[in-house]
Amino acid sequence: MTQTKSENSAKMKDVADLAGVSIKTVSRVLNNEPHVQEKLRRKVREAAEKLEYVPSHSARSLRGNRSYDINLVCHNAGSVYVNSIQFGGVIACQELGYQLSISLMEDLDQMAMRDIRAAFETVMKRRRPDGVILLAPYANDEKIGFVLQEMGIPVVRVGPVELQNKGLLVEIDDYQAAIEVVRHLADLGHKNIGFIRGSENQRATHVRYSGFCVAMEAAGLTVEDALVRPGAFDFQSGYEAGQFYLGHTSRPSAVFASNDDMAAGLVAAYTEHGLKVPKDISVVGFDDSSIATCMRPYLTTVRQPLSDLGARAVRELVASLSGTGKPEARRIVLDHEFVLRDTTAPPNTK
Amino acid sequence: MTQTKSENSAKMKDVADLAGVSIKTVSRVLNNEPHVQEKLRRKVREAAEKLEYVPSHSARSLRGNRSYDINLVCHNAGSVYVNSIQFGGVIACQELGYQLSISLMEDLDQMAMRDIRAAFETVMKRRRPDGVILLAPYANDEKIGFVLQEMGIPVVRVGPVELQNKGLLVEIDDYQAAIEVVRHLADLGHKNIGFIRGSENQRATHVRYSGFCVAMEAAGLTVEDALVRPGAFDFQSGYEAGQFYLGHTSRPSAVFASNDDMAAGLVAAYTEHGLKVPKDISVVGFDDSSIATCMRPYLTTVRQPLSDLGARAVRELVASLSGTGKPEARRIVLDHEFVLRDTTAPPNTK
DNA sequence: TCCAATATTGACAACCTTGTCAAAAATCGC
DNA sequence: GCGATTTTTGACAAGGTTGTCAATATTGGA
Repeated sequence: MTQTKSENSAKMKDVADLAGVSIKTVSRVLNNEPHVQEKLRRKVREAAEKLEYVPSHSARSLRGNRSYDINLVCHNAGSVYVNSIQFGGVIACQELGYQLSISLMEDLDQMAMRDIRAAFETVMKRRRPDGVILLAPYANDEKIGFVLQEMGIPVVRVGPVELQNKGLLVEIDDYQAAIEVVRHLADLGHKNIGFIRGSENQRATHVRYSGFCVAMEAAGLTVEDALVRPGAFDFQSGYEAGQFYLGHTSRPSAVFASNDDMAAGLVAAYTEHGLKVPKDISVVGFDDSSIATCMRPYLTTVRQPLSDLGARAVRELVASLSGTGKPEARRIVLDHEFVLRDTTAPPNTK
Repeated sequence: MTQTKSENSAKMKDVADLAGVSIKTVSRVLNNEPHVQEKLRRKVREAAEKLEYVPSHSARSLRGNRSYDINLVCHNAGSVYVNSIQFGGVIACQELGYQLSISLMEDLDQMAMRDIRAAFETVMKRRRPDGVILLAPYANDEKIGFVLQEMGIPVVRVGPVELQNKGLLVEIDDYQAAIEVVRHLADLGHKNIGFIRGSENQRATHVRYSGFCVAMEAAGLTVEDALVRPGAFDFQSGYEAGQFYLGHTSRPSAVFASNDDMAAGLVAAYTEHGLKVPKDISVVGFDDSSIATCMRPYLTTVRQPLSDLGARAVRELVASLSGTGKPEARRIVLDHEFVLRDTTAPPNTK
């Protein structure tokens, strides 16, 4: 009755024998293929259930030439941004019977075409993923897209991308979000608004900046180039931007940092200098990552549904796999949310 | 000369043909098996190189009954702790030709044996990993260990564990580290030292606490029960502990928070209350996670080499796989480091 | 120099699934 | 009711690798 060894899991053959059919029929039932009598279907299902049959992953992928793997390609695994997206991706994969693996690729965007190809071939060939998720800064890289296309691996990109109509894309409307941020600050009465850029190789930096500029103009304000500071999406660069503002003759009354870490760095610099946020400066971040509520005062920011982006990316990718083969171009935009907390206030009119 | 299609990657057969040997010989060379002439070895290697041969993962695992997968089982993917370990794990896997996958298991420690078994069977059977990395709070769970052992899946645990001599274990010496922290505070002249516990289901909480108690006694100090606060390894619980201390009649002059997030929360509570760290209170954290240098003042803490722990766990696990089959019990202790920064100072003697 | 022992090599099966194609059964039209 | 069509089913091969075992080449000893 019971199994003799917990080691030996049932094969298709065993299910077939128990159900009194051929293994091919079992295969058909388990893959929901047509052309099987309802009666046999039930029988097979019962047998499979009884034997706790689980298909062999390796046999399947060997024969079917699919790996049931989705590969997440990113530069800096370990960052909150990447991890949140990954989190959603893992969940979605788990649901769909896929597995999410992670490839760390170093400075791919600096490399020549042939080296990129080599890098991918090494990592991808071993266990060729059925699809790849490209995160910033690689999502926007043409060469990488080309190599992957050449290798015939379907791709979904996450985050803003220049290359429009280039397959699947999942993102939020960074442009619109930036506009909302500026509008909020302008509504509070701020005129002198600074901006901290993110990494220059990430498209989000440019999109948010152009939203910033457009909204400034719409509000009848001018963008002071001196108040636009470089950054790298990390605490340190926000801190440095803060120090710059503190030493600058005409300080901004508000700053839009293009992510939360930089906003936190900026606040740290001001606080350390004995100034108060939002009394002495209003600050808005971007992402609503954990630091936004682990700092004081709580950070006003834009919530980006990172894990949803990851989950959606996986789902769209997997859905596209069973499609006709032609990867249709699709752009999915998830909702962001302006989160008003405590780092913004009307300008200090002395 | 060049390949006709980038699609068709070379198989063992192709390498064998080019080298003028049988595929079995190719297999032997590529797996570093003995009994092949040096001359043929070279020939085969050259042929493989030329054809850019990469072994088929699925064929290998089908035949060899191995998946080349290491599964990381954790509760809360997304936490810095988990992500750092994972990061090291991914790197090590990449080097070794393995792949790291992640399983999110919810509240496994609350479940009955049979449900745990069911949970693992669902996730593990599909693509049975060659080994599993167990992180807190699951590393210390007997039931989980038993289920995995029953399934015949080798395990490596990361972090402090009660179950000694139960297979592979990679950790730092939490006990000793806690002692060093207390010694530092005692040396500064602190007498009234508080402690913030972490999650009660994590062994680290208890080990660090007992190190704390022992070192207190060794320094001739008494542990004031009222100053030992509960926590959950997150910012919020540290913040709450801070609020408690602030409202308490005899405030501690120093606090050892059992991780950085809680230390940061504590500092936030004090700062918000208009007090200064370390003037009004000395604080030490644990982990040296990113928040330690993203807060002001910089946090004195204990560096735990998380990504090294992850990498080492993978390496030991993989090494043990090719062993005799008997998983030997081994305990690997990596070095921690006391990191002196700016949140500790002699007590404020008014 | 020849036989025994050893080292090297290769043919073939096996791993478990799915695709192909043909056989068998059921259905339909007249 | 019978042949033609459609539906259902199964036998067999294939996918790329590694283990088994037999065949062959090499070495050593007498």
